[in-house]
Order: sequence, then structure tokens, then C-alpha cells
Amino acid sequence: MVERKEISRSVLKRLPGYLAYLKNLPEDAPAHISATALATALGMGEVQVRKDLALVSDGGRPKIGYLRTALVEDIEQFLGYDNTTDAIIVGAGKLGCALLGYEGFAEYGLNIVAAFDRTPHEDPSGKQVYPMEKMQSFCKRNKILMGIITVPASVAQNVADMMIECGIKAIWNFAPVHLDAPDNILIQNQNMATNLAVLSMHLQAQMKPKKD
Amino acid sequence: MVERKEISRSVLKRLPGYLAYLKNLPEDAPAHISATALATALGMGEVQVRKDLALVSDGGRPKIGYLRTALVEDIEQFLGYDNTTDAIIVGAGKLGCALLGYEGFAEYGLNIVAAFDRTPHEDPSGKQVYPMEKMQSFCKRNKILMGIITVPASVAQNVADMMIECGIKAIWNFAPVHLDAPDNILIQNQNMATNLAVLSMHLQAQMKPKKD
DNA sequence: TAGATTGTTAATCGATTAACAATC
DNA sequence: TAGATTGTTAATCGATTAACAATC
Repeated sequence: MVERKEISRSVLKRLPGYLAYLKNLPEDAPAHISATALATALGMGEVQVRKDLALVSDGGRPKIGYLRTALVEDIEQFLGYDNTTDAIIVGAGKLGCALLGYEGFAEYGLNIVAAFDRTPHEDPSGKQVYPMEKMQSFCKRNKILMGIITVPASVAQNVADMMIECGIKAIWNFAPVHLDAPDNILIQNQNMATNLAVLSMHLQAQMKPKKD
Repeated sequence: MVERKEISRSVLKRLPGYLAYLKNLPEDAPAHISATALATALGMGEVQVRKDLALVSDGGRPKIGYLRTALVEDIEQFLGYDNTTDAIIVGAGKLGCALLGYEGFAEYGLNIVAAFDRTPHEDPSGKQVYPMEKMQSFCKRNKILMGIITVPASVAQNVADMMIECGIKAIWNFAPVHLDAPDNILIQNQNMATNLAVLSMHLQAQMKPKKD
């Protein structure tokens, strides 16, 4: 671990990529890895990777690189994946249930403890889907700080307001709408539409390539 | 519509936000909207919005703004949402099925025509989930250009290679791994991990605020 | 020692913002 | 006309890249 520095949003967004690559490496891979090797594997600039890693770890040794296990720990600790945060989901449709049942979030220190919906039921995952009325007391009792929104766009702002009312400080929004919130509340949009736009443009460019 | 200009990735990523806001406006809202109003509503800089809009539409009139309906059309046409593209999904687990059954993609000109999985079955949505062996012939026969990957990380690269083999040019990747591909193939990662990192950092900063 | 790799300091690039002129 | 809003040209800002010195 390293003295905590100011880190830009763009660097932050690259860290999960490094982490995923490192964790997916086979057990019998070399114990050390260089920024150069990482950059090549991920198709990135080596200076950029080196600078990024220097921000979250001081385990880099000239000619050797980083000890993989230590680097993974440093990134995880930096991102706060080492201490789990509890979250709730509002909206138990197909997407909400898919997230509710996804086991992989534990890797990111995320623990989805309950879901809320207008029509309560028990989810296949075994986790309970409670009626909306129970949300406020649940959140306050369990000091929930993160909320996940998987309701239709038309009611998303409403749900966000309720979450903020409940003391939630960070919202992961899967509904395709802009949400208003005070400055101290983070709204992070899971931008399906953004990615679709990028894909769509690529295909358009592919179809009618420049004619000059 | 406007003469097609070079557009940066960052501008492109903001367009869907404008579009969503405009489309969610109530029927009885004023027929015209200014870049200024849009900026205020979305919490953005007004110059930025104005410049962005100027790139995709020339319908802006001083003192009046843009005709809403025309602006929506211009953005949709620019993004290619007006002519639908067919896509396939590989991986019919919870997430895959959630996407398969989502009606909202039509708004983005996306039409998911079929899914493929090791264990074929009929999806609740009514769409068929075919065995993997049928993928290649299906894609070639239907000239599929877009593929969606919702398989576990361990087999994602494999699936991507198969897709490319089938003639697919744009891949929407939901698996949390980096995928290698030739330069002319676009891999767009639906970065759950990235967004989680941002949320996680926000909560960390919230918990232990700077002490100076 | 030589060379690979690190971290750092300086230069470049691109995107955002600010200032301004044009127009209905 | 006056003022709101547009589009454009110039200045600022931040992030990426390049060059270099340090080290095992």
C-alpha cells in the first residue's frame, strides 16, 4: 500500500481493468509482472499503466516489476474492495433479480442484502423481496449507504428521492434517465444507452466507410 | 440533420443523455427547448451542450432554441437509431435472459433476434435459445453484425473469437474481462466493475473525509 | 557491468470553458 | 429596438505521452 494520493476519475476507471486481468491470471503464472507486460496484454500505453500503478502501490521494483499478489491487494485496498459495503436494490424485475442473484459482486466488496418492490415475493436466489413500505426502516436499521435502482424510468427519480431520504449516499442507476440529487450524493449511471451509441456509431462507420 | 462532422468519443457519450431527457419530456411541454434549458436540467455546462447540439443538428434558432421533435430526430438519426440493427446474445443465464426480454432496446434501434447457449430452451420472452452449434450458420444467414456476450468471464474470449469468425463487427461485452480482438472489431465493455469502483471510492471518501 | 524496468519531470495533445460576434 | 439565444474563435485546463534520470 502507498500513501493515499489524489486520483483522477480517469485513472480510477482504469484500475478495475488491471485488477480483473491480474486476478484472471493462471495460478502458475510468474509471480512478478511488469507494467510493460500489463500494458501489452491490455493494449494500453505502458507509461500510462506505469503511472497508474505508481499511484496505488509502491511495490514496483526496477527490472522485476510488481509482485502480483501484492499488487492485487494494493488495488483492492485502494478501491475499498477489502471491506464490504451492504446495498439494497429497488425494483425486482428481470434485471433486478439478475443482479440480486449474481454471486460475483462479493469480489468487489459489494453485498446486496435485500430488494424492494411493489409486489413482494421470494426470489429464486433465496433473498427476500420486501414491499416498498419496509425500505426506510430497513435502511436506517442496517445503515445502508448504497442503493441500486432497477425500476422503469418513469419512477426512478421517485425511488432516488426515497433512497436519499433513507440516508443512502451512493446510487447505482440502471434506469435510462437523468436523476437529480444533492451534490453530496453520488449518482452513477450504468449507461447502457451510452455504450449502445458507441456500438451503433461503429457499425454505421463500418457500413459506409469514408470515401476520400 | 446536418452535414456529418467528425465527432469525439466524449461528445458521442453525452448524446444519449440529451435524447433520453428530450424523449421523457411530457407531451404538453413547450415545443421548443434551448441548449441553456437542457444544460440546466441535466446539470451540465451550457456551452458544452450548445456545442454538442450544433454537431448533430442545425435546427437551432437564436432566441428560440431547437424544435424538440426535430432535435430528437436529428440525434436519433445521427446515432443510427432510425434503422434497426439485429443482434444476437450468447449466454442465456439470468442476465442474458433479462436483456433478451427487455423491450426498451427498440428505442435504440436494437433488435435482439436470438440467443445461444450450451443448454438450449425456450425463454419466457418467447424468443428461442438455440444451441451453440447453430450460431455460425444463423449469423451468416442473417448477416448479424452485433453480438452481446453474457457468459462467464472464463469463456468470454472464446465466444468473442467465435463471433468474429461469424462476421460480427461490434461486440457488447458484459463479462468482466478484457477481450482481445483485431482493430476493425469494436469491443465495448459494459463496465459494471468500473462503475462499482467509482461508487466505492465515493463511499470511502464519504466515510473518512479529509482532515485539513 | 549492462539492461530492463522503475518513477519523475517536461512537452504535447485534446477537451472544456470563456469571450465574443451574429441573429431572430 | 433590446435581449435571449445561437454559433464561433481564443484561452484554459487536464490528461496523455514523451524524454530522462534512478535503480536493482
